[in-house]
Amino acid sequence: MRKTKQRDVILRVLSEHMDHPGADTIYEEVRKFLPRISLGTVYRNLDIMSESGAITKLEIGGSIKRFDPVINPHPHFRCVKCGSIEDLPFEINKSLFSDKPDNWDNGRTIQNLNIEYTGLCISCNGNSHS
Amino acid sequence: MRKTKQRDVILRVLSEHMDHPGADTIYEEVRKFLPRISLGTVYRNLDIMSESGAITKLEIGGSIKRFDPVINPHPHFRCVKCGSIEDLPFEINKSLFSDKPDNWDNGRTIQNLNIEYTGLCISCNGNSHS
DNA sequence: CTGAATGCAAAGCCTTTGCATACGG
DNA sequence: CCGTATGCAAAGGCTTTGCATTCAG
Repeated sequence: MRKTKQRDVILRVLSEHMDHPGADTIYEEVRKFLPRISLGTVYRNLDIMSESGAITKLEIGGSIKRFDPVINPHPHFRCVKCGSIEDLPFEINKSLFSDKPDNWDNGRTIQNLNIEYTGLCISCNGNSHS
Repeated sequence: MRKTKQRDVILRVLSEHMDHPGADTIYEEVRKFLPRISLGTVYRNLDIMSESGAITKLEIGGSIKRFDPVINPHPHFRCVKCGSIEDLPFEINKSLFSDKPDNWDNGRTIQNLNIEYTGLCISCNGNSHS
């Protein structure tokens, strides 16, 4: 993986975002520093970096792909109205399941557990008229 | 909500699918019974029925919208390679979180909790060459 | 040098929508 | 009858890709 200024800036911009932006948001921000960068480059680098483990591609509901500079898996809250994503400020219990058959995962490879609450965020909750 | 034969067949086809199909899969199956149905009608009815609560629109990762005839919320397993979805054969513990601030949900409306495991399903696990 | 990365634009995939027509209640 | 639902096709949003060019090592 070659070091390029595009990749650097994309990573830096993402790192400053705690709101799990999509590619287009990152693109707009990166353009302030690299006006000639293309959307394709942003998509390509987000893919490459998430595959190398440098960043996380969120596996949650919603219609766009979102990225997170935080690698450590953690639960999210998604507003069904405005689409905003928040980190949940608490941890998941280790013993998540009951009545789990011991052999269910035989033959499967379990990689990840994604936890997502949905509902209305604070600002959408207060703006039923909009 | 008017009763139409398109809606009936879509619901019937979905009810026979436990693999959480997308709109195009449902469309192909429904066409066997209603050859002149359009994809748009399938999408429209899936939306209408999920909003009325007759079926569930899955809120999980992946690039297509998937539907479930089972209304009761339950955890899923998604294969990152082939995209197949399985129901998990066990329940979620009631006390899911620890260190949860009591007032976190103040101002928010919590509607749903989505739980999704990801990994490799049985057939993809055994076919690393494909 | 040489292959990986980029910019640009076109294509792709899935989903939604406008509009005239058909049909359920 | 009236208004919802349909079929059709076009448009839309987001993402990926082909290709010539540039650039990092």
